[in-house]
Amino acid sequence: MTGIDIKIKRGSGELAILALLDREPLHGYEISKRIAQQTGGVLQFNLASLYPLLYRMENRGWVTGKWEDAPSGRKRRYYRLTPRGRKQLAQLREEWARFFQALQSVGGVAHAG
Amino acid sequence: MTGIDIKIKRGSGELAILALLDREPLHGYEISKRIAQQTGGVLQFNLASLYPLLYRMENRGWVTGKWEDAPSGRKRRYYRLTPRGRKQLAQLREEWARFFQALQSVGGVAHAG
DNA sequence: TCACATATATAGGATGGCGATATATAGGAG
DNA sequence: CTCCTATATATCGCCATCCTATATATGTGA
Repeated sequence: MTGIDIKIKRGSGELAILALLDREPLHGYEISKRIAQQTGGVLQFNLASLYPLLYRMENRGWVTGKWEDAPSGRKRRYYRLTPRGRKQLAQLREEWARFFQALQSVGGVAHAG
Repeated sequence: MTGIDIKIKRGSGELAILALLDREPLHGYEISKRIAQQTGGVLQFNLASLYPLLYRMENRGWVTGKWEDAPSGRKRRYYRLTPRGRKQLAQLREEWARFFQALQSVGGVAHAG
């Protein structure tokens, strides 16, 4: 695969994270829990994959991480979406939609119902 | 990501190939052309990725490859779906549907329409 | 005969996912 | 008070995979 699919493999996790952060700032651990929760366990983030992914996204300017004191008293790194990240989110949504449409037309995936 | 997603990365190409071979036997080069054609270029197989993928699928017993003389006089390796491959196709379709649904619920991907 | 599409094949570098592990704190059970 | 578990971030190192580049060989049209 070329082009779009390179992004898609990475983009799967990126899309989920960006979409969550679009609603509210979250820290890494919470992100992984939300994703597992909201997908009924279908998507599960390995923490050893999640943190490097967050760093990459930060380096690209899609999110910003900031250490904050949580209500519990612990230090946690909260991530927020940047304008650039919001743009990226929209783009990823489009790419995924196109990708699934393509896969559906050639692979006959059952409709998402 | 764990579990299902490991398969999904590989499964993207596998699903497309199995679905094509479910209709009729094809050789590698033709497979790559069909996929690009039927998806309007959204999915494009790199041939250096396609052939190793076909060999893996053959090793797993999902397809069988057989050298045949094409009408053009060239030798081409035609791949056919096995019963095991047909089973795998059904399973991949289900997994992709679940995956898409999950990603949609957390990522808000536009509906494939 | 030259160029190009067809057709299969593999070497080699780069990337990335994940199991394993390390560190540190909060909260509940005993 | 101690042990265990959940929370929370971080990194190492193996391995699978993807892709660029390249090699080989044939059919076709200019």
